[in-house]
Amino acid sequence: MKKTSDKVFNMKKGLSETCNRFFTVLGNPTRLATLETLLDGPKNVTQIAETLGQEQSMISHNLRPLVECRFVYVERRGKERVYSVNHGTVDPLLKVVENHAVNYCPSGGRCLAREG
Amino acid sequence: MKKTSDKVFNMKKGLSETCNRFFTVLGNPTRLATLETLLDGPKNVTQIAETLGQEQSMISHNLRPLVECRFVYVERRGKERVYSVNHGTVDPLLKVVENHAVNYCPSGGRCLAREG
DNA sequence: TATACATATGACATATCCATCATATGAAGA
DNA sequence: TCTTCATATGATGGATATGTCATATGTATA
Repeated sequence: MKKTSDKVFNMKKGLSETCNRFFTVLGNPTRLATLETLLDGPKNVTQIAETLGQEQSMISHNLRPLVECRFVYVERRGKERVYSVNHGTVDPLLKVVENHAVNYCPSGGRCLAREG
Repeated sequence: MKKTSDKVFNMKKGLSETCNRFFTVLGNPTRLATLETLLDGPKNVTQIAETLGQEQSMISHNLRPLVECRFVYVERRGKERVYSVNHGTVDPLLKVVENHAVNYCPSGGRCLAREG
């Protein structure tokens, strides 16, 4: 299989790559749950893991792309690392999604199967 | 490996699922390129395929989730199917991404490798 | 320094995603 | 109906992503 990402689409290269990484990082249930947990307030890795009932290692793995793409910030505090949401991006982003869901995803968040 | 999507995260179920599907569909270079092509105006499948230099079958496959999630609309016109962007969602969405990229992705759309 | 706590990293198995090929459906005109 | 054009669908191999386990790094305190 050819790597599609190597192909030159008729799309501004930067925007294309940024969007793809942007959405790919967000398109994962663990990372989305992590994000929403952090919307309640800053937490360290252990607290996130406890809140979600997941392993610390898994949360740590998933935090990396979130931090790299600046969806969340990190701050060292002693031996802890406190993560917090980048509200400047995440808040308006979730607003767009929610608005879309209200208009187009009537059955409890599932996309419509049939076209109209 | 357990299916994480089956687990109950501490997240509103609907929002979690909607977001995941939403971003998963968008996190793909072919679908993003398709979306951007359609931003220039409505096109049928053949035109999209030609514009992107990709096979008709591939475009058709990738259009399906875009339509299902209502990122694009379809309209029958004779034997063609004309696809167009849902500007209500896509425009504000891309604005958020662009704004984020301007602030946090200095090196041509690539996310930063190091945390700050 | 030794220990404990907090977090990150590496390797690996597998589940998921995706482009491709072949084929089917559908619509319009001869 | 037969042919042609436009599009969709199904199957499949293979790349990618992801969770898990084991382990390493790092930080503070005794």
